[in-house]
Amino acid sequence: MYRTHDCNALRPADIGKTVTLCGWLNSRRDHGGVIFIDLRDREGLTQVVFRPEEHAEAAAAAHGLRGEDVLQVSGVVAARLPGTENPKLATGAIELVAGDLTILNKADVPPFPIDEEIANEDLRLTYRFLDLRRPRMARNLKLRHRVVKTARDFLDEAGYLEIETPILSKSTPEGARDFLVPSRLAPGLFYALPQAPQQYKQLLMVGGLEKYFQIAKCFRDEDLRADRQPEFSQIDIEAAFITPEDIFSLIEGLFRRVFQAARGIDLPTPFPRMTYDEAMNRYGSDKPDTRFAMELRDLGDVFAASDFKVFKGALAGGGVVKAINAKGFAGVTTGQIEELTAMAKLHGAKGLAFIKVEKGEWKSPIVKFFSEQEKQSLRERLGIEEGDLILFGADKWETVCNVLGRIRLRVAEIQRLTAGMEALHFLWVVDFPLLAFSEEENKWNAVHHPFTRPLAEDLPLLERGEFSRVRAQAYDVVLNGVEVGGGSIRIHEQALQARMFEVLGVTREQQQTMFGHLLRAFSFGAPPHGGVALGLDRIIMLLCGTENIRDVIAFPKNNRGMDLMSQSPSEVDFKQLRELAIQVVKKNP
RNA sequence: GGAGCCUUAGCUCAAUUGGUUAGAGCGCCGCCCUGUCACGGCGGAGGUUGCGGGUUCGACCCCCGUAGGCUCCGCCA
Repeated sequence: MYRTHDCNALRPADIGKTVTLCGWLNSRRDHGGVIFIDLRDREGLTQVVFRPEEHAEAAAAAHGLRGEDVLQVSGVVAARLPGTENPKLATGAIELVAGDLTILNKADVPPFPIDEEIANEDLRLTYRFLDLRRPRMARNLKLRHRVVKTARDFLDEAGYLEIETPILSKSTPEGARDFLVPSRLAPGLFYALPQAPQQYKQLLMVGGLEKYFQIAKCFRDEDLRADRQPEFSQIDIEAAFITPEDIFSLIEGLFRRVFQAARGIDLPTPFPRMTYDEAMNRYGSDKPDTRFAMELRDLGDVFAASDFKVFKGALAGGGVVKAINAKGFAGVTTGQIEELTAMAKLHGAKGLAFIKVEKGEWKSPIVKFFSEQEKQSLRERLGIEEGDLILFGADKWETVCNVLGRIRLRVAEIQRLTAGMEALHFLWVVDFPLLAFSEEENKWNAVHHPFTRPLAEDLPLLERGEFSRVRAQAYDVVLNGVEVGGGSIRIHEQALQARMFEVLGVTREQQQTMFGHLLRAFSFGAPPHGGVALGLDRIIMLLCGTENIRDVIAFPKNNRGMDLMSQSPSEVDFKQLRELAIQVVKKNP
């Protein structure tokens, strides 16, 4: 047996016991005679004292110890001398008086300090095995374990079966770019890594398993972000004979249990609900951050007969005029206005009109076009007061909502409205549109995915071809402006699914080659079913209070999808390629 | 594919308007030190300022290019 306790276990009650600890040397304070070391394992720190007059051999050996050496120390637990207790340590009232010291392994000098935060993430990722020794990373991974374990227990108690689905699966045309895996046995053919276990979980429902879940690894070959990795995890859930209401309460219960276990937080349920239209109209986003107001206000009626051509023109063309009131932001700098204007233009607006309310005066390039009546209405509608900054959007509805929604978030960031805020604003966004028209491809695409069920009352709209008005039985769960999950009730009838593919421009032949198995399954008595997928990494990020997904994954990829520690991806031997019938075309240098 | 910021000792950062030998703290190495916990004291090593080119009497500093990192847009059903 290597040890009797961990390094966070010993307390005054253990004084007098003979114990053995193992761990890494966190720090050494060598006084020439007496020597102190802090021994670290994943649970914490314990001070070990070497006294030459009591155990000369161990003390002599302790002089040669260096940071990160791996040690085994035996001795007697003692109270610290009065006045030398360390209240910063959980074990600070006691120390281990070393009798025996075994050096299990010497360590080279680490390339960066283990006991403090460093900024160089490149280096941290290259030496990830050292980075993981840092208490913050250990804490994040422990919390991740707690979340996953709690979710498994909760879903098990609710009657859900954890079932694995294939990693080697089939490429599908919709959605993200696939990672491909060449087949050796069928040269020239490829598996795809799953973007999500979507079809498999629906087929499990056809298979009569009724309630399924999985902590599913998903793969998407798209560019990375601070909150996006090419491989990530979902808590994937699907059930037969289930309504959206059932799913909402299941997921609310799951979040309650997880937040209780991970952070001791008692979440209020049920979560508020908001339709997609309302979210867009009030917050300019389908994942609204409701921790602060600054809501979008519609001004169509105010400017219906305006002399200001930009607003009147937008309204006449079927568009909208909206504004947000950035309370207390009249002190905005010229540079910030330029930044916000550039942001507005980047997302399709022609410009960004504004009013600064300073010293009782409305400072603005456009206010001269407004009548007294219009100014009065504005004042009331937006609650305008001294020190406010009003920002306008006038264009198509989608453009105005999107632009003002992004500006709202940027202004909140500049004003630090949510800095240090502990609030947890969960909400469901419901009644998403089923379809969205892509100008680029000149076709209709599924907003959620092609298996999403239209709202029953909107089926006639689908038949009449009024695609933009068809709503889906789809829902997202949003926390503090972050989409942490989403799902839908699925189509379970062959005919309706075929009709959806038709609308999406998938030919009958394509339907058969790509989705034939699913359509066939639906013809053999598929039960009504639906589900949801929760973004595990993002949930852990919010629980850990980090903005960086790499902080909650043991071995993540960097910005360019590379693992700096193992140097992957890497070149492979030409024999491997030959077996796979693959020829690499190298870019000219 | 595009944009912004960044790159100086092992780490975190300085370096005056372009000026002569590029500094500090931590870490590291050596010596000393018997109650520290950011231990302390003395001494020491450590740099092609990412790389390449240019301007200049002179470049860490200015210009061009390039590589790498991070963040964002596009992309992510």
